[in-house]
Amino acid sequence: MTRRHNRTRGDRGIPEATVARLPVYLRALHSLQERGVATVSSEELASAAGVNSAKLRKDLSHLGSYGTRGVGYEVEYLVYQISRELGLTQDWVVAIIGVGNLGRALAGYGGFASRGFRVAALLDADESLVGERISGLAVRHIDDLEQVIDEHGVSIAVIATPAAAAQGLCDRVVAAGVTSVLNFAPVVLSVPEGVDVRKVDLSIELQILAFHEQRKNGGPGEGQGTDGWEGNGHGERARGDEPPETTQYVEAVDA
Amino acid sequence: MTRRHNRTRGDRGIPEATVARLPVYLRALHSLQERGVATVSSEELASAAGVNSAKLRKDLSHLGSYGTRGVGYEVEYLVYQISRELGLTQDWVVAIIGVGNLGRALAGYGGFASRGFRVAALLDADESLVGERISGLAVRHIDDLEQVIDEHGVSIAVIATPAAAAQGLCDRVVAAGVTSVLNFAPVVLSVPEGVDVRKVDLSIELQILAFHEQRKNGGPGEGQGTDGWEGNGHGERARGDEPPETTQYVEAVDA
DNA sequence: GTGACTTTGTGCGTGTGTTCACAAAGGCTT
DNA sequence: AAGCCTTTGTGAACACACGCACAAAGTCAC
Repeated sequence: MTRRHNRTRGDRGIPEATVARLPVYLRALHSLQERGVATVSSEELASAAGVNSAKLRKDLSHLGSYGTRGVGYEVEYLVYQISRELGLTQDWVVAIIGVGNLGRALAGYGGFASRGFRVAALLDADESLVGERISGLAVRHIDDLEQVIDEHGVSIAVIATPAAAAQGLCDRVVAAGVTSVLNFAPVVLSVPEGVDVRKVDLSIELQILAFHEQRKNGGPGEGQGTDGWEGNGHGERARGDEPPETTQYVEAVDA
Repeated sequence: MTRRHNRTRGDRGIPEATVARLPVYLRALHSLQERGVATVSSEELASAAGVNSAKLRKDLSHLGSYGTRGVGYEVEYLVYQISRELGLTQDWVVAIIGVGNLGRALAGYGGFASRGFRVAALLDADESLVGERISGLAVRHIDDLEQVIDEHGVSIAVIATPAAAAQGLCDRVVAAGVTSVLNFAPVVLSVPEGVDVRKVDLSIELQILAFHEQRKNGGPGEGQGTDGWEGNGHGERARGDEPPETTQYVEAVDA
């Protein structure tokens, strides 16, 4: 209905799934480059990137025909082509909003600067943090958000605040003209059409691991007999049973 | 070929894509629960989780038939069922390896404790950090890794070290019996069959954003004329051109 | 108890992604 | 220059995921 994003298949023919893998290839290529390797076969590169070689070839074929049959791909050349396709040949100005533990970690993360991402500003709502220098950058107050975005020409905002503050700040950065947001807060951000949001959620990944871990051990429900939930109204349900009456099963902090 | 994981469709019928969304639903449900909501329709919950309502219903139907037609889903009951399916009704013991900026952020992250994940140990190779208390936990030396895993019955290892150290440490935790690894280091970890690895890469997400951002502005290549790479050997290529001679286009730090 | 209304659960068509397998293409050797 | 060998690029089959649209199932009002 209203506001479907529906941008599978990127923008111009490159499938979304491929785009998501290009950075992985790029990293593998950098690593090869450091070791002085000049040429790789799809088989080698695929293995370094942890994917199937046919998939790798098809992915690369979306960028153009950059390999040499019988030989492979020239590392340096491919690095450039992927970088260019991803937009890493130009600089992107990033602002990090929220300078808690995570914000600090991000500010100091080498992987940003090395890929054409320039962290130009750190912002926080806590007055006592304003002015503090972190990774060589003075923290600005969140009240200056719009001004800072404008000043530095920020094009990507990284939200590393508590969940409760995230949507409001997101609205503000979008209103200020930012069209790409990387969200670390555990909430679903809603944004207008044309704005991209990507989400990184630390605890979701753990939960997925827990699911598989549970399956490795024994089925769900963890064992003996019916597990809790003394059937207060729910007659016959499909699978599994239910927890003890009034308990709060998980504490629910994130909001 | 050898060692294909190929576990689409989880373990027992629940599609991987569904598993990945369950934590999102769970979060939305917790938020509703806090607001005292007792019942939700698929439409409401879907909107809170940022997905299509048909998809939500299909996802939930994989767990069993937990809704009431004409009414919706009972929040508390659904919270329990999803928690149980994900394995959050039992406690998972987590060790965080690497206590740099990121490791600290993770150690203090509320989203873990609140979901049945108990951070039982922090480890680092830096002698000067050993003994320091972070979020109420004393840092142990990485030499004690195996002992710590055994002591606490660690079942999930979080790797938050530099890339160079990651594979070696991964091998060690796997040898010590851990079968689930959450990797923040920018490398592809290789593990034996039966071990699950999930990867969180901060810079990959940014690169994907950059790709889309570039598309919004103007095509790739950033503009006027042919962009660099003075055709040193590459005659006629498919798309786009190439960068200036001997330059290192991106600095390549992560290894 | 009956009927109108709401909302679930799902069958089905469509599109996306993955993998196999092979022809086309290039290099290298003789 | 001819033929062999390697590796790419892709056609085609398959598997998975998504979302529409609707029948089945239940509630609520009267």
